[in-house]
Amino acid sequence: MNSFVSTYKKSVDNSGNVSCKHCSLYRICLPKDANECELRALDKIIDRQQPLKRNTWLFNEGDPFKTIYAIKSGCIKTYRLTSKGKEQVCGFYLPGEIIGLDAIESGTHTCSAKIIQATRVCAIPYKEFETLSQKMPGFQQQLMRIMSREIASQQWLITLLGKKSAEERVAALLCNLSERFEVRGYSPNELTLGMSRHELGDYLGLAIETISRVLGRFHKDGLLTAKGKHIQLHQPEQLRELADYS
Amino acid sequence: MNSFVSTYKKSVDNSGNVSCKHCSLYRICLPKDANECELRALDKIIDRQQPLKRNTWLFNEGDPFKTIYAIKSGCIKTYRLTSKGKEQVCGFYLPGEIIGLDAIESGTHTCSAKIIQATRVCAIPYKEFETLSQKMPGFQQQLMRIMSREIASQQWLITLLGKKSAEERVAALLCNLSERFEVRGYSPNELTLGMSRHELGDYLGLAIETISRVLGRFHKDGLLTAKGKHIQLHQPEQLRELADYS
DNA sequence: GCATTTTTTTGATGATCATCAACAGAGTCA
DNA sequence: TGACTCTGTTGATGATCATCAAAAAAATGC
Repeated sequence: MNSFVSTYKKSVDNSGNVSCKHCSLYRICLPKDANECELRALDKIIDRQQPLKRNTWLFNEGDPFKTIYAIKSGCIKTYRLTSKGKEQVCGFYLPGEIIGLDAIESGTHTCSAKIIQATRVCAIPYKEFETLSQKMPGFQQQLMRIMSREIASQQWLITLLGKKSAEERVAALLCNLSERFEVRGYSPNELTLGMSRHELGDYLGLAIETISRVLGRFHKDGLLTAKGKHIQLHQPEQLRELADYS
Repeated sequence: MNSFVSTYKKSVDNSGNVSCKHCSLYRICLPKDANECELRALDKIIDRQQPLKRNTWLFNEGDPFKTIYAIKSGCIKTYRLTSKGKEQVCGFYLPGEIIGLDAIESGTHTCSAKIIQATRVCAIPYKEFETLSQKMPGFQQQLMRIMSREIASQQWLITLLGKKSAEERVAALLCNLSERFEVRGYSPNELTLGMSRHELGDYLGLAIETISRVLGRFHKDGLLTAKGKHIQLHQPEQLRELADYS
C-alpha cells in the first residue's frame, strides 16, 4: 500500500519512452531549472536497469567506484562491517535519493549497498556525468547540493548516535521517515517500513530487543500502533517532541 | 611544538605576497592540476582573515550560509546542540580541511563551528566560488572530492558511535589524528591534541571520565604516554588493531 | 609568588541498554 | 494443512558506561 514499488511506471510516458522528464521523482532528483536539452543529454547516459531483487547488492565495500545510483522505487540500505562482523547501517535510501557519493574521492566504495525491497535504480556512470556537467554546470551544482544534504543528514545521525536515548532514537527515526514519506506523496502517519527490526537496530545503534520494547512502550502510551512493518502514528507532534526533531 | 599555529607564514612569499601558490597546504587543499591562471583567480576571491582567537565562533547553527572556510592553521570543532543542551561534536578540523559544506543545500548552517586553538582561515565566498568554477571546472570537482571525503569520514564516525566500545573509540580517534598529523608533516606518534577531554568525549559519545580512564588504562598497558594534551604513541600498531582502524 | 578557577583524574554507585533464553507469530513451501 | 524457518516479542540477568562526588593537577589571574 504505502510501498514505493509502484513508482517506476510513471516515468514511462504514453509512447513508451523512458526519460527523466516524465519521472515522478523529477522534482526531488533534478535541478529546478533543468532545460529540455540538458535532460536529453542526461537521459542518454543514464542506464535504467532491470528491477533489483531483495537481498542483492548494488555494490560492496571495497568495490571500485564507477557509478552513482538514483533510486526510482524500493529501498536500499548502506552499511559498513566492523572486523567483528557487526553491521552499522549508514543510511536507508528512498526513491529520489542518490547513492555512491562516498566513493568519489577515494575511487573505492567505503560502504556496501544492499537492496532491502524490490528496487529500481537509474545508474549514472560518473565519468560521463562529470564530462557532461562541465558543459552543464547546473548538474554538478545539483550533485553538490545533494552531497551537502547527505552531509547534513549524517550529522543528524551522528548526533542521534552520540547523544540520544533509545526512545529518542526510535522516535527520531520515525519522524524522519514520516517526513521523507510525505515529501514523496505518501501519508506521513501511515508508514510501511522497508526494513526489519534488525536493520533498524543496526541503524540506530540498538539491539533488536530494544527497538521492540520501545515500540511496545510507544504503543502502550497511545503514540502509535505498530504491527510488524506497518506503523500508524497517532501523536506525531508528541513523537517529534520526544525525539527533539526539528 | 606539534601545534599547527606556525603554518601560516609559509604562504607569504619573499616579496610579501599572500597566495595559494605559496601556501604549504597547497597539496592538501587544491586540485593537483591547477594552473597559474586558476590560482590567481582563486586568490582574488579568497579573504585571508585575521587570526581567530580561541573560544570564538566561525558560524553558528542557524546562521545563513555565505562562505566556506579553509583552515590554514589551528583547530576548529563543529558541533550540534540537542534541546537538552548536550553537545555532539561532529568533527575536528585541521589545516587544509574545509568547513561549511553542510549548509550548501539548505542555505543555513546545520552546525556551529568553534575555534578551539588560535586559528587562521581562508574565507571563500560561495557565490563567487560557484561563478568561478563554472569557468574552471577543476575547482568544482575538487570541492566534490572534498565533500565525498567528508561523507566517507562521517560514515567512519557513525560506525564508531554505533558499534564500538569505549576503548575502541578512543584508540580509533588516536589513530585517525595520528594519520592526519602525519599527512601534514608532523610526527604520527607525538600528538599534541588541540581539544580538551571534554571535547573528545562530546565527539566520541563518551563521558570525560571514561576518556580519562581509557587513556589511563592504555598508559598502564604501555600503549602510550598521556600527559594532558601531549600524547606519545608507543605501540601504534597495537592501537590500530585495537581500534579496528584501516 | 600565591590564590582562584578550570581541567583532569580517581573512586563508588547506579541506569540504560545488551545479552541470553524462550516463546509467539508470520511467512514459506511441500 | 502442517512442518519449518525467519522475524518479532517478552522476561531475566548482567556489563558497560554515565553520573555523582571529591581530590589532584594544571592553567589563569593578581
